Amino acid sequence: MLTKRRYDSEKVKKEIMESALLLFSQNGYNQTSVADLSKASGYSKGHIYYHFQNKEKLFVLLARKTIEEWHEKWIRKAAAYSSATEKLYGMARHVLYNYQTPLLKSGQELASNPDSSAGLVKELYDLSIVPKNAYRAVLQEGMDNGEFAIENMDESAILLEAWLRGLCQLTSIQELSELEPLLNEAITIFLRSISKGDT
Amino acid sequence: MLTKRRYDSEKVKKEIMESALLLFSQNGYNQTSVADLSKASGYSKGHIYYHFQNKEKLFVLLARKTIEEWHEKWIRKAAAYSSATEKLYGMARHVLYNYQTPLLKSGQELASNPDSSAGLVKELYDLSIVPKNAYRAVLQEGMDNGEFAIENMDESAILLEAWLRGLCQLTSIQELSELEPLLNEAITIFLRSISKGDT
DNA sequence: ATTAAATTAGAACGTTCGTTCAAAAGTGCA
DNA sequence: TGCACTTTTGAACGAACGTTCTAATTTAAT
Repeated sequence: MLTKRRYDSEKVKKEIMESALLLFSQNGYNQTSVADLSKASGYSKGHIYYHFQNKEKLFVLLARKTIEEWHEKWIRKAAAYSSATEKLYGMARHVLYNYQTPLLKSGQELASNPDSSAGLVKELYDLSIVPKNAYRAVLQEGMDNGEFAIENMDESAILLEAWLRGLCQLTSIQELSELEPLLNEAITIFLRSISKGDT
Repeated sequence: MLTKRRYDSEKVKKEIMESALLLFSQNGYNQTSVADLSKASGYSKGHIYYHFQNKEKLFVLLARKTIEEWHEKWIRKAAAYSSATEKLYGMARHVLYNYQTPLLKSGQELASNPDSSAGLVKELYDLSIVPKNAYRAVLQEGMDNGEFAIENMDESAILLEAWLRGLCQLTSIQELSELEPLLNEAITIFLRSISKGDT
């Protein structure tokens, strides 16, 4: 039994967050005004400030939530794969369909603003670490397994991350699913460079 | 003998363009105000509008100029390499040091603005085509040479472009030169997938 | 020296933005 | 019903933005 709520404030808050996530993802941080957030959610501008300290805090909240959910979902999903090799393919798909690349690109936009506080920049930077660590964990597992032979773990993780990110940012692609074969091909090529038995 | 110029308007125009290029590259389109351009160039806001129609036109002018110079420079440089394989390594370096990734990321920012005119979007899109075509030309040359065996040319060009772009956008890197070994490694891995004799 | 054109500056305009505020409306309990 | 509290609104603010305008200054030719 939930504690009885007199108002459905939490529900409203979630509604605002959902429509805000959509707008930020589609149009970026700077190109999404609080008035836009108001119109899209159906609540007044003032009301948005009742629930959130300001636009920046709302964005960071959404970004963190997105990354955390992405990561948790991945942890759950990863258990189903029986090899590190399979995990890499699965990770690529997971990035494609869950990572919200456009939202996090907006984060870079914010972080690169000279007026942004150091704390904000740090917070956004921490978020960008999450996927790299996830890649590295899979690579490490493959090393421990004996599936992979990786000389420079850092380098490999970065190469992998950059490739997937670059692919997810392609402007010429309309449907995410069009990207899937490209991601698969990238993983296949990348795997060839770290598979045991390679020089 | 040049035609005698009564005013050095052209020189001033170039000064403004140079400092504008710097600012747009560092801070992005939206986060660079005309006031900033004025301050950095040392000329008044009004004067900027004497030389350029508006902020958007100035930006597009700079973006086109940047890409065109990048391409011309590459064409000249490419002649010096004797194989398509070497050309790929050279191209990676050329992208790294001449492509002005941050500036063209700003272009995406502009293009994704819902208020941007169709003409503007088209113009910016055309710019994004340039590097892909350059990659493809090298891949094609390698095919004609017999150096490469590529099944899907489009796919390969996209994979290559995405990887290089992703690497050039890494936020964790301070000095461009730190990226060079990563780019080289990426090319090496990529080459292995298209070298003749591979499956 | 006068004049017309080119160049430059800086104030001003109309918008839009993020944010604040005072008040209204809704809600559940006494 | 009355009351204290939460929720919601919408007007208003000051700052910043891109742009325009007027006027001052400089230049080169008469």
